[in-house]
Amino acid sequence: MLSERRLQVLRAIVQDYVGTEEPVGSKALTERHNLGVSPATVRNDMAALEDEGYIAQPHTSAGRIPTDKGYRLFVDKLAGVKPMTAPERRAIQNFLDGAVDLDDVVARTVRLLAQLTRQVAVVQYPSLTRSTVRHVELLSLAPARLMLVLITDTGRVEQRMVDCPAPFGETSLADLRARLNSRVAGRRFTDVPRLVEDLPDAFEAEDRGTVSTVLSTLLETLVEENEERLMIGGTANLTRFGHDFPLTIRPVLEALEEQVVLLKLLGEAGDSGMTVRIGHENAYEGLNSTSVVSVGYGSGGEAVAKLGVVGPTRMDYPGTMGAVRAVARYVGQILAES
Amino acid sequence: MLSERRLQVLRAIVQDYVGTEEPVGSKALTERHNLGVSPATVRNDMAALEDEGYIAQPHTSAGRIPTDKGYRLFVDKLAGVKPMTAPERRAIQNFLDGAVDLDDVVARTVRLLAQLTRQVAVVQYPSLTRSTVRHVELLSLAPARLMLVLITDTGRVEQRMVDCPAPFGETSLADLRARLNSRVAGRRFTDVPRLVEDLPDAFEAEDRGTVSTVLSTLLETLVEENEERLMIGGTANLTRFGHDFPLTIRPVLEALEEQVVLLKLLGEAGDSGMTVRIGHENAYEGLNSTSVVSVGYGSGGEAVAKLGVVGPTRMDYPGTMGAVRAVARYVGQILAES
DNA sequence: CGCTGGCACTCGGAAGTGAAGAGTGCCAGG
DNA sequence: CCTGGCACTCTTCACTTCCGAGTGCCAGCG
Repeated sequence: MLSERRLQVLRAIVQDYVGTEEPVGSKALTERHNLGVSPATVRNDMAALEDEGYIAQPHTSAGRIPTDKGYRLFVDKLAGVKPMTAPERRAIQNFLDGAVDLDDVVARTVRLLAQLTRQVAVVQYPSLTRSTVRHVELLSLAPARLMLVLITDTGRVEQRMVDCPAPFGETSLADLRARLNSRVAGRRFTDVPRLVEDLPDAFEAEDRGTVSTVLSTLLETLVEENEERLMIGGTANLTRFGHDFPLTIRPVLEALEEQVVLLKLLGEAGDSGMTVRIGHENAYEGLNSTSVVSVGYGSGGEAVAKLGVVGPTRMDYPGTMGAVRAVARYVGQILAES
Repeated sequence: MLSERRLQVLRAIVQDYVGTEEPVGSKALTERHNLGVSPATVRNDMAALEDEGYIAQPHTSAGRIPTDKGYRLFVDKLAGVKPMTAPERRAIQNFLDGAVDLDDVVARTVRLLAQLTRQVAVVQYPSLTRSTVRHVELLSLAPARLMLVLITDTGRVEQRMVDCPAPFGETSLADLRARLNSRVAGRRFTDVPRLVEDLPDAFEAEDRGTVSTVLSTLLETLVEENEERLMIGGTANLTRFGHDFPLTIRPVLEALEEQVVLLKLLGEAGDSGMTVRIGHENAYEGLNSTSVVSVGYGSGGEAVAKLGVVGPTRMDYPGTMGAVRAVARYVGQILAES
């Protein structure tokens, strides 16, 4: 177990390194933080911290920089979450309040997060899995062609074309529309398959084919849309990454373009509370020198999606976590209102 | 006027520089292209080209690199558009054919363009301005709350909430829905305002407020959505930009995040045919060292939106133009089918 | 036993040097 | 008008040197 002072030294190293981006030496440490001991003592502590794997030196005769393990300890034990100031909170709320629709909410959230944290922001669209159906609409576009529109409680709208095996009359259409809505409106997406199972039985033989087609399209939509969408922003912040650009930045940009990777990344994060994945804790190799701070957000008590930021492992964790948490909270409120 | 050979020299310089990314000297030129003259002669030609502003040298005793003006001449006079090979065309078609909805079409197009050109791809969603209305749907969510859904011929769907000033009965709703559709279905968005102008007159006094509200929401949607959306991809290709990263890449990433900038960029490009904007020809300062190749695409003969790529001025223009043109063509086809 | 000051040592980075090589401009001759 | 030759310019790279930050260790002190 590390002594209290050694933890303080580690904290100081992380803070200084995050601030200066340069390896920090024993002398500088004692000057900038009043630890009450001499550089020599700090050196001993540093040696111990290095033995334990919390810090490392890039080369002999350079200062120390925190390792992933060091950041982990810092995040878990040494640092809290820095709350947003009142003006900041007001600004967040104002900014988000102006949103006109779901796309806009997400877009604004991304911008906001990127600006607040000065890092890359990732916001997942509210998932359909945990959403409920607000309304299903069927429109007749041509005698044997329908459009299926699905509206969720989070304001998301999905549409699909349906080619019917046989012409489908307006009466049947109205009937189907009514029955469908009475069964699924207000229900969770996951319950829908069960709820519509026997629906074709209520129709005349000639219409059953079409009804089945419509239903299977509906179910497909649910499944497909579980491959959820997300929006990213603030990539320009990557340029502040480090000095050794091309090599670091490239895999990150590639990862950000692979929605699958990002979704997996967010998916792996814990369902409740904030998750911080540091460096090699990220499964995806390209993100081995980045940290991901993510948290679920939702309209009610329950999280419907996640958002977060991706930045260098050398990031201001307390500040970033504070911003992420605050934004998630306000987005949740906005969604609840709309 | 430049002699035929000098033009050839310019062409050779552009080609070599694009290939090697290094200033090209007189000797290398004569070796790699059989110009039939000696290096000394080429040097004279180069001096002339430099006087005219088509090429420049980074420092004395370095080779020459094309200037924006040089690229312009190259694009206008010296290079054609390199057509895609048959296998490439098949690949494009196959890739796009798998798309399930409009979002998917756009997403695939972006990926494809980025991959083909190895540059940053930008694809604008089909604009509402030139589209026609396929259907307008009204759903009653609560006694005094409606949802307005607008479906375009390009498959795009927009929805808006409408808070009614007074409760609105199902009969009136059906009436409004029918009247609205009979007037605007199949019509261009720009014609809609005129077509619905006198619609409230057809309703009872008590419903007129609601009808007006619905109509103004509809018109708002048309206007708002003219601030069109777009999707970008292939930003990882920016890392191949040059050696002097941070400074070059940063403003580009920033520009790409500013949809307004991009839309303006695409908007300024000519309406028909392919447009190439080279370096400083781009109004936006951050893109002064990039070229933008863009072209309109559309389901019919008419362009409904644009797509293109953003890359370093030192790009393979014939190849890029070929890819952009081919992709635009096939996307148009896909849209026409759906 | 832990802290401290001192000291020798290491090593990376900056600065300076010199040689090599690419490329140029110009000129005289074909 | 083209060509070969030549002197000149500058960048690049490898090499060396030097400086200083930072370390580890040790002996002494409270």
